[in-house]
Amino acid sequence: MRADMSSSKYQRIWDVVAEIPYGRVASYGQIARIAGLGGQARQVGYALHSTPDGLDLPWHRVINAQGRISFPKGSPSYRRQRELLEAEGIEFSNGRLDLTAYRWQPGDAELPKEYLEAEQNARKFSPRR
DNA sequence: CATATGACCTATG
DNA sequence: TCATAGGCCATAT
Repeated sequence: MRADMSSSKYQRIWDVVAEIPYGRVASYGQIARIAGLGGQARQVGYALHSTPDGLDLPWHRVINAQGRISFPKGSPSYRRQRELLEAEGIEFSNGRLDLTAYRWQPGDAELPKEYLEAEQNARKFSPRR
């Protein structure tokens, strides 16, 4: 929807984030891999930070690989993100949520099979470009 | 151009 | 569980 921002390098990242469904979460590294930026999890954080106004992304559904919110605990951003997630039925326990329970997996049909396996093994970066 | 920093990740001890 | 180290790369100074 929103044309003309296809010029941004972060377009693919935004596209992926936009697909995370209600009540589900994804990690930065996961987003990076799906967007074809294996190993560049940091860029996902940057992409979200520089999200243009008007682009209504479910940014709160992106958390780190430890199942924790990546903002400093107690910061306004931390609280906002946690509220949004809890409002979607996601429960926290000791500042952490259960990734095995809430992690989003893109539709099996549209995903290369090696992705799911990679998620299981998930111990190596995808080849870049 | 050289460093430092960051909404990160994995491996290892 | 925590700490350290190495990797990735766009931005800031």
